[in-house]
Amino acid sequence: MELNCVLGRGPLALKNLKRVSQPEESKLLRPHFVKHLSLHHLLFLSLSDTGMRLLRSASEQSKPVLHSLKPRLHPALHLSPFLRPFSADPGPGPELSRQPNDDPIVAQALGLLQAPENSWNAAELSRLLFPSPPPTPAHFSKIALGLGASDKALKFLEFVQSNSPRDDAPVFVSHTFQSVVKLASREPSWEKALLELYKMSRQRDIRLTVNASTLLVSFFGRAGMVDEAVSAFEDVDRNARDGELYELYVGMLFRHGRFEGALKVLDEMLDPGSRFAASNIPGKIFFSALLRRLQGEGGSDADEIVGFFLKLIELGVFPDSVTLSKIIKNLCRNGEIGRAWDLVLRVIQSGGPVEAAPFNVILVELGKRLDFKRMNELMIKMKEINIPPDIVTLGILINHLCKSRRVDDALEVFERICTKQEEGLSCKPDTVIYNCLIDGLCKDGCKPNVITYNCLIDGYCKCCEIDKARQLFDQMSEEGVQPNVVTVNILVDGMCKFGRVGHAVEFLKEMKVRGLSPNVRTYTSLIKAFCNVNNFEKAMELFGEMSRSGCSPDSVAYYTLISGLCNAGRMDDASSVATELKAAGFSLDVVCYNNLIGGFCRKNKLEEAYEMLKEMESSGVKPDTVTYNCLLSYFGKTGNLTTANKLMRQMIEKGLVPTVVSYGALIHGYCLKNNIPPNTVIYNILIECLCRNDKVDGACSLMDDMMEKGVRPNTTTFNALFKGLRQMNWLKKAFEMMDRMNEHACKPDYVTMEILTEWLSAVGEVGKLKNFVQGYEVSACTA
DNA sequence: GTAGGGTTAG
Repeated sequence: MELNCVLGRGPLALKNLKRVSQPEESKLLRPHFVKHLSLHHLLFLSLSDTGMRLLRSASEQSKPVLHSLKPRLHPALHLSPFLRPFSADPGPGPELSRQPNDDPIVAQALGLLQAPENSWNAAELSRLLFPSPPPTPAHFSKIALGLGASDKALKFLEFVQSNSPRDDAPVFVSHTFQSVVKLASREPSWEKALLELYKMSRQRDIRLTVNASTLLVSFFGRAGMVDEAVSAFEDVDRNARDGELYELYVGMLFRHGRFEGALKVLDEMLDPGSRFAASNIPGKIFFSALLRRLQGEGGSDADEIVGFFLKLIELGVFPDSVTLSKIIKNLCRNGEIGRAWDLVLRVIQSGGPVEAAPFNVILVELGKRLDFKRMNELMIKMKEINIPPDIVTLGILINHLCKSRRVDDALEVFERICTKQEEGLSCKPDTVIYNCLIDGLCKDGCKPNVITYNCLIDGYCKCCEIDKARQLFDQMSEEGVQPNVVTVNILVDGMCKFGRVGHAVEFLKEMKVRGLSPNVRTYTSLIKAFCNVNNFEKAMELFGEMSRSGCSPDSVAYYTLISGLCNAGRMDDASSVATELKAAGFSLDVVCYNNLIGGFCRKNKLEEAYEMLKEMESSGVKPDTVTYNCLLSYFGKTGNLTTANKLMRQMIEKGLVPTVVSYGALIHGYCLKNNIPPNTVIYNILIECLCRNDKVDGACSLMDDMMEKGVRPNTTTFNALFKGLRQMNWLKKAFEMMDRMNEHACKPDYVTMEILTEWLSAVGEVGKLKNFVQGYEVSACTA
């Protein structure tokens, strides 16, 4: 389950967290929950004491999980000891300090080899290195590498070559040599050293390992010793060559313009006998090398590159959409639109996969050249060859229509996207499209005013793009549109909700200097934010400041403070603010009363809760379901079933409909009274009944509830839910439940399959069903 | 005429 279910999202998270009791904390600490912490949660958690306590103990309990979160954590948490990197004592080389050698043979050998080279204990070394059965070749490369310097490793190589029994010698020598090369490549005069080592390997008939060859190809390539690189590549048996070697080698050949050589490698890789022939590896290697060359690495000669490209296509090796787009973009950048267009056509003609992306690149280029005629032709062509436009294609179209003052046509395209969306088809208008349209409409003669900007800024805030909102704020001033207090409020509130209370306060200060004074709404946003971070001193202070600065609090301002205090359990403060509220001539509404009653109940102050209830009724505010639920929860939790039942009857008599929460409270009570922990069967009964009465929403939240309480759902639970969801046709929720079922390794039975098969095939979602079933095959294997 | 703040119960 997601942490969201427990904590709520964003600002709500902290509010809920404040209520978390000690035993519940431990539940939250399970790595599972920590894994789901979003940046948002982390920010909010790190703002309060409870949050920091949670995070700190989480970091002690679930090291690996938090390790992966490291870059996102609050700075204070970086001090946590286990987050420190491996000790950085200066070892023999980076390889070793990263990967301490705990292999006894390697350690002992290195111990023996520490003696000066002329006094190595040859007998003991031989006993260690050449027993029967012998150590692995990898031991030899590790030992040589552990020596830290190429000259030392070379002496060791000589030792191995002259002492190793005849049969094993070549392999051991090769692996030792590989490490000598590696060490030499890190030393200052590597060019000369590697060349000499390579010559030596040929003289002494040392066969190159793939790793040695890869290193040599890479470094010779870097030093411009192309012929040596070619020969180091060819020294390795073709069946032993791996993807990495090919990739480096091909890249090197292209960089040095060796197209002939590259073609030879291509033939080799595509040979039916090669293990790469049927894979996408040759395509990946060659296209990315071509692309790098096209991007100017080693100078670019489009003819030869395009020629090679066409050759690949002829052979049935195709680039993926992203690579093709990049290639097209590069050709366009060099003014070769015609060539780019031909290339796309050739891929299509040869049966390669082509999506909208490469077309979009060409469309953008044509647009830059104002070549609308060819843009049109291209779009017609796309339709002809059945390539559906994606959101980007439509964005380009709308943008150009707007720019050519054809805003009405642009709006028509927009309409079409929206209605297609309703028909359940692919794409939905995105920010870019809205931006283009807004821009078009603005330039169409109606200038944006402060309200237009406010709407946009608010929009950005509401989707958490505070930085964009701030940019727009700066932009409006530049365009000569003066922000007003509403603009300030939108931004202050946006920053607060994003957890940047400090920024909000700072921003407000700046605005005061500019002559924009805060009003009740500004203060209310800030008060709420401070309540959310448990800073009630500041919240109260702001409340006072507001009155003193001549802007008197309204009822919402009072409600905000009261709700914050209630959630924090500060009921005395909450009560006195409520008294002030009444003194100021306002009255409490039902939500506010519920806040207070709930707060008193959580603090076990039943008398005060009843006082509130009495006051509420006498002032003509009718208790609602939530009011009753607050009380029911209290009696449920304290096991007072008689009163709970009485209350339940009363609420029904008053015409109120009990909810999942009400029943939950009663069940809580029954279980407590009889010492029965709630179990799967009880939940199943309830879930099934709720679904049968079309209260599927309630059933789903009961499911959340059981997960929260650590009661495992079983197949019956899911079956009941799927039945309910099918009745409502809530596909998305059903997919969610299918995932959950998978996660819980809860096996579907014939009932599950019957419901899902019938439903999902009716709505054309057989793919999801297939995935669902596959999930079980996989988990069955791993289990 | 169009924009901004508090929503409670398990």
